[in-house]
Amino acid sequence: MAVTMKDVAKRAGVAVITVSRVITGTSYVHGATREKVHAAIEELQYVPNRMASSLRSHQTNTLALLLPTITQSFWTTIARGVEDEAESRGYSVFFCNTDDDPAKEARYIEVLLRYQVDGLALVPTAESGPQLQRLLQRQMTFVQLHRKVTGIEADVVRADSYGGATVLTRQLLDAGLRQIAYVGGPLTTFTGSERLAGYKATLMAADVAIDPAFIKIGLYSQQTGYRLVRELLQADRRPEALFIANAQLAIGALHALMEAGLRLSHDITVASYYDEQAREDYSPFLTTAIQPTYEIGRLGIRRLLDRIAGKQMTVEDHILPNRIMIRTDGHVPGQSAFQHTTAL
Amino acid sequence: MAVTMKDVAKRAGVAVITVSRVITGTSYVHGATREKVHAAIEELQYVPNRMASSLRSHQTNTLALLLPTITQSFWTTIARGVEDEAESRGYSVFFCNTDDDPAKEARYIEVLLRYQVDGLALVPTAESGPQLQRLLQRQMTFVQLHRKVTGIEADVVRADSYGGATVLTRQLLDAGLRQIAYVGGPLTTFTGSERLAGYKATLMAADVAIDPAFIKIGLYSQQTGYRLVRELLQADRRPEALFIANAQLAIGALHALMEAGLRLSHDITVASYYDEQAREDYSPFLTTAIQPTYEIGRLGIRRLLDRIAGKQMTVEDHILPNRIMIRTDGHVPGQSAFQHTTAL
DNA sequence: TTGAAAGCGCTAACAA
DNA sequence: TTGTTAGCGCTTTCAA
Repeated sequence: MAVTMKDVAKRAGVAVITVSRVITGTSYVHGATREKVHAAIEELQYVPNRMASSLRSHQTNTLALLLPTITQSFWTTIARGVEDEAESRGYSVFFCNTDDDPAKEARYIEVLLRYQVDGLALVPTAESGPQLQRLLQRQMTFVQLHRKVTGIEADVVRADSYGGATVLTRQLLDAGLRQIAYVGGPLTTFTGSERLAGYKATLMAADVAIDPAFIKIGLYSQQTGYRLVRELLQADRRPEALFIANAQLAIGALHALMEAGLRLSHDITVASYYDEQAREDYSPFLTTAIQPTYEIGRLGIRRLLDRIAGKQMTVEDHILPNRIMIRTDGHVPGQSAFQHTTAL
Repeated sequence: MAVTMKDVAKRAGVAVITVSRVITGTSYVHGATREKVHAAIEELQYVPNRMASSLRSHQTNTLALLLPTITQSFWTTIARGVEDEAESRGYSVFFCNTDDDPAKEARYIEVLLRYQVDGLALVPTAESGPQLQRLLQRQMTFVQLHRKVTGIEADVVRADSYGGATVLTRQLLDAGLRQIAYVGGPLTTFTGSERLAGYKATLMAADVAIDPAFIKIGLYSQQTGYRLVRELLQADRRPEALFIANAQLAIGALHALMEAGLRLSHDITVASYYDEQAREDYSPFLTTAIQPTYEIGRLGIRRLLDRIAGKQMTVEDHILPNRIMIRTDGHVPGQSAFQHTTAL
């Protein structure tokens, strides 16, 4: 069997509890005693058993993150923020892909409860209400990231979708453009409805009529972006600008524009939501909004751990601003934007 | 305090061990008794405590995956394969970002040992030898993914870098091209050296001279790809084709080519390693090699869990073939490749 | 500053 | 088919 605290205690000539105190630092131990214990640990290559300590102390130093999928950089950057913050505070994290499937989410939550995780961060689906209620009943500490389920009394950390849409739309207006089409996600999604609302409100505030033919909605995917932009280009009246409300849609849109031989910022101007990676990537748009995904993860876990640590705080809905990148190279198409973007 | 097995047992009017047997299914329990226990579990909303059962049974049903970073789709797709396979077999996974830093890797391994994980899958760094030796000493089951540390007696699952480079280079030769430049990663990396070797061997086999000026090496990054391809284009003799050995390099290379106004498959032909996501993305290259990242994760965990389950097997170095995509649209540049690629 | 005793919630081993 | 007993490895509680 593996080396236990008892073995260390015997070797160091002290009681088991003394070894425990040296390891956890919960109470003072005489310098010389501490030395002896450390020496014994080293000699025996002792590794403390967290199952045992957790069972006794009711604390696992473990968190879980449930998100739609770990294969898209958007979610993954949130995950990275979560991990970095958790690690810096001595917590380990279980990552779980829900695929936006409430049943899968429920199964994971059951498993995670068994593992006695100290807290949970999750990107809920539209049907997560009952699960979250269950967590509240069990007094499990948790935080919602990126999306919120209405009526759930728990922290939310997310980006300002409405505000981001406002800024992007205004940039196009300021560039003198009026025929601005919208390409965005389903209105059943939080971001889909908020971004469309921001787009509409900005146009209205500028006394620009909203043309239903210029509003294209579809699932968040490259294929959809490709299809919707083709539809816009094949219509009788072509827009002179596009507001694309999602990075996946934007990639598909780019293909459609390239295929049509249109030069960006020349034949057509695009403002778009884009990915965190756009920072190191080439962003071909006039204006780009990047969501603070990493910060969503970090701040979410910071609040979660503060709560776990017993800090008193009110339930809050944190809305973080987007990072807005504006091209300053005078709209010259075909030129690298590596050095030509600036933050707003 | 939380509901325990004892509470369930009392409510159901049976012994604690009977409840345990119902939950774990380790031995037969009479139908009626089982019913009573299930009813009690339901009434009390009982959730078993894994800390307790793991402490007693010496099994946590937990694995860990250590990889360089979770923010790049290459690693992330491995992670997804790992998760799917683990989940399907009732295991949960800790994901850890090592940032290719051996010290960070060592810290994580220490933590994971404390958590009594049943097994470990990792992408080792070049300096992971001592850590892996330590794992072997402790008899911790583990598997190396994507990279291998020589002299470590443990399973490896990886892609065929040499073979992939061979196929891509041969495609360019078959297209009648001879001036083929190589853009790849450091020779200190496993993939860097193997892919260059594959490129060289293929040229030699075709009696094409290897021109040192056509071999460009740098770190795996978009910036490097951009810089190296610019260097190639600005030289006196321009290559007529490029073999790009990594997806990051390829993205940077594309920017350099666009900036120079070169049309792919027309002014210059490119064969490249690319990402898993290229399947749903647009791949602009004549030939694209995609590593079986998801399968690396799945197979790795399959072997790991088989070992944990006590299955006898020899230590193996699994080398999986790459997926090769070839454009069949007659090299027409500017046209969408959505429907124009085929698998080899 | 150190220790003894008890027990966290569960399952292995043995028994009936 | 069900139960009793012991104990996994640690920390809490109380005591010195």
